[in-house]
Amino acid sequence: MKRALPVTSRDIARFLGVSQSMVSRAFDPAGKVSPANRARIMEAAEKLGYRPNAIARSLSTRRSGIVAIVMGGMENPFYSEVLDKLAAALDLAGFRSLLFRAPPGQDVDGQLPALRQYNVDALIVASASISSRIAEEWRRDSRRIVLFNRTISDADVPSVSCDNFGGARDVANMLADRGHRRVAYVAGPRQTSTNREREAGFLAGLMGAGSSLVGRVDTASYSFAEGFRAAEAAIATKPDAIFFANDILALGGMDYLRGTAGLSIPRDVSVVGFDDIAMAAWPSYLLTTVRQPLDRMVELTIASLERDSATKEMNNIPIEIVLRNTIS
Amino acid sequence: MKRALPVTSRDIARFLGVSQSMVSRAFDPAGKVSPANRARIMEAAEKLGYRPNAIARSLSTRRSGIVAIVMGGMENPFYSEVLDKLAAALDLAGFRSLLFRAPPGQDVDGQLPALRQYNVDALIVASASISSRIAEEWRRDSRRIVLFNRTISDADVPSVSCDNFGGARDVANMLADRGHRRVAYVAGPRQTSTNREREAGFLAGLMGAGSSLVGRVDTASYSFAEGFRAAEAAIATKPDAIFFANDILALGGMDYLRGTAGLSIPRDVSVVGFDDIAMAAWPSYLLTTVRQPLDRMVELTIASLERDSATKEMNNIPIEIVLRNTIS
DNA sequence: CTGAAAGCGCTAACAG
DNA sequence: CTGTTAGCGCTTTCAG
Repeated sequence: MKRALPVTSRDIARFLGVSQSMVSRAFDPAGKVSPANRARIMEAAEKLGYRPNAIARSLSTRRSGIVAIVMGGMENPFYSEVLDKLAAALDLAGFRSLLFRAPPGQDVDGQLPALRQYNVDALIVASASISSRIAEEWRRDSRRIVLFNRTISDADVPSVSCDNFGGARDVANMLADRGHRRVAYVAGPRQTSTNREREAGFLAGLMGAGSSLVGRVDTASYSFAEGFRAAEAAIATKPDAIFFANDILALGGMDYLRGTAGLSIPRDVSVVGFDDIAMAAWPSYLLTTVRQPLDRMVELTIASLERDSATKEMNNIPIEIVLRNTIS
Repeated sequence: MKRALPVTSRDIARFLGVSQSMVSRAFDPAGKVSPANRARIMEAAEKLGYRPNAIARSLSTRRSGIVAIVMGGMENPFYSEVLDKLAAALDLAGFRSLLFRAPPGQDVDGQLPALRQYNVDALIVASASISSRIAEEWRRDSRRIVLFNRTISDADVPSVSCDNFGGARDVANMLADRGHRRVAYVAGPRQTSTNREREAGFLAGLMGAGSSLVGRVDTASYSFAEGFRAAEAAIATKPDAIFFANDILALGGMDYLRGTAGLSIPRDVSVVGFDDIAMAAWPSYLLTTVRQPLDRMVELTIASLERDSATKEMNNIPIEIVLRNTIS
């Protein structure tokens, strides 16, 4: 089996009797080439099946057109959606996406050197943490980076995230408005910034509304199974409402409460989640939750990569509560 | 902001007073370098923060260490799982994964030229079709390719897929054994090979068992909403069991049947799915389904990329029926 | 075992 | 506008 050598810019230059660099320019939209020549070149390229080699280009320009997405916790459906939408948007913006799985609950510092080898143009870190030192270093390298739904306190790293604090506080207020006085919180993994912010916001809201937190239970991961497990501990505190740090936990919790505990939602207890993943709207759940404006977040993420924009207003994107059937 | 120029092999060569090519060899496990020198080189590399540039290497070796995953229909949770596991396995095997989203229900032929530009070592096509002409051409280029859960009839392209036909046939038999005589089938999108095979197997099983297909309804995509919609048409044919082409359709169907139609499963009607996605095991559904041995399939896929192995026995990986609560 | 030299395919000054 | 000339950083003969 002979390996067909790929056709190069030199091949088509020779074919046309022009210089190789002219061929190169012809493929640069801003390149100085006479229209006539450009046309001939394009035609020849088409005929001979020539495509500029991205690797070679990358070697000389030090840019690759590749964006790395670092992401952990893909067992959380929210992040499947994120990945799908990010990839779609990057595609539209003319980038390729290189996918890196982050070790769950660990930082991605160890992965970064590997990324550098690929001249990756930008880095999107979603659902994974990164040390501020590394993030800054990456930036200083004048490569783009944006944290998706994560924030770093002590560094000036662009990040896109919604108003987790405000959303959770709104939940507390809504619960209070509807007469819930005894509420429990099922927390996400401690090290995640989403959990910290949501918990803080929820507590703040409770405080302001004069409600009390009767129970708080920790989980090891944002997963259905953990939500299921946590619900048992949470219900033991006799709450009239349980706020779960995210939807997948809430869904697992609902199945414990209704199935195993034989409770009725929202008659016996109300439940609220966070994210508004697809399953939250399934008729079996109809979970009341806080919607993250994913499309907008993705849009901002891409925008932030394209121009190295002001970072501050990208955080605290307003969220909205979606009222469905799990709250009385 | 000064851009820290990356340290190159030449830098470390100069630093040590050896030749650049020796440094290069030192990083080739099979390279001829005295142990002493290799040690010095590694140490210096460590100290100066040197990492071989993958792009440059790729330019000269024509291999990149990158595997492209082409995949459509990520709204089907099954494929989120597939992606997650494939990425994990590739990572372990020392590959990076470049993610391409395929236009839903369309072939990926148009994308391939773009992939070539990146010297991608191999291509995994999952949940997307590819013309046999293109697939063969890619192979002739001596790049690896494997179709995941898709088969191509007229070409000799390696593919890994489970026994969709046999699995569906088993479902038909099981249904018959349990006394179901009137069964309906909710099909997946027509152009998918998974649907064709499952439907054919199911029909074959029905035929053999002397049951009859009382209804058949088409869907436009493997999605919850389509399953929900299709269930209405399916139940109108008064079946005592409905077989859905995959789990996400079945889940949507269950919600229509129980919620909207007020039926009890499996008392009024049995339902069976295919894939065994995570949600099928959720207490709210406990769907009886056909499990695809995902881990094994992923394993075979990676193996097929590594050695250009025999292709034939990779198809028809045996499946297994998971009995849960949706069948009487 | 080690070094010199020739590329891989493309971009980017720099002259004409 | 066009051609010439250097590289980008690494791998790979080919001599020593």
